[in-house]
Amino acid sequence: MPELPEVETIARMLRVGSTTQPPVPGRTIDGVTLRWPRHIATPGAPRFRREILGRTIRDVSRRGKYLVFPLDQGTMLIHLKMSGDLALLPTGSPVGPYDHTVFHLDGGWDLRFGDARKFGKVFLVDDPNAVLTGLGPEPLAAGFTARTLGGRLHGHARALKPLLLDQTFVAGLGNIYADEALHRARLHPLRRSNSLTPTEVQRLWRGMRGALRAGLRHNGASIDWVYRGGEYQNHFRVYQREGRPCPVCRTPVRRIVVGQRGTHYCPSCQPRRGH
DNA sequence: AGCGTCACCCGGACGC
DNA sequence: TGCGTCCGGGTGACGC
Repeated sequence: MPELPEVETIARMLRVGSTTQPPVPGRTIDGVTLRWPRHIATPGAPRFRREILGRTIRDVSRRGKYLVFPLDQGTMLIHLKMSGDLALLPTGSPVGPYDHTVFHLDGGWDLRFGDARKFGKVFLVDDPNAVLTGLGPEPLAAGFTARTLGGRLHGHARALKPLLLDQTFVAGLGNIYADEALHRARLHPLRRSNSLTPTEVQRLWRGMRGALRAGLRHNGASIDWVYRGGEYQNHFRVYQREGRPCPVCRTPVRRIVVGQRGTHYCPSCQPRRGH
């Protein structure tokens, strides 16, 4: 499930290109194939097709888990949800069964939005804030200090795990990085956000940023059969490691369900109460 | 306000 | 081998 590091990795790749693919910025959308029109969230598919044609992509960036494509007119945003992937391939390369939406770019390149689970969405809007409004702060931004985090934590009395997954609280963490951040911070996923001491706030801040940075360093995680080139899945400390030893203390990792979400933690390093 | 629940999807894992 | 069932995950809607 693409979270901040995975989405950022994709954005960087599309923005700067590589030895095998050109940068996307500067390219014009000459056509679009909509094999599953419900992929388009807004506007309706017919209008989307009409309005996207001829647009030039000016940049590729990321906000939270959204990919943001400023165009010469308007902005396209893509949310990959849990199984989405974006790839730039030469026109004519084999089309996968899940490539529901394909943008045909000038110069012989296709931007393919593959999405096996069909949860992803494409937005075309005049103002990106129409989609992004309400998102919490970027956890890796310079302005996101431990003090910022502490202030926000103490504004709620919620369990830490669902709070970290709440995109209005902080933007970009999903199930992987929330579990990894809490393990790094040595905090139980059910700890109440307003019960944290200043030291614990500091640990959580470091844990969140450390987990996200580690993910970025490894180009994100390739799991759930979507291989994106990343290999952070080989460095998980607790996520999807139920029963296997905690890398810190060797206690078997435990799995519980919190807010309908699989939640992985070390019962020894992350005690129910702070120590 | 916060929490639980459901809906949206479907490949893959699992049980028989 | 083949069929049925369940699961998971990000987010939004809804009810309490």
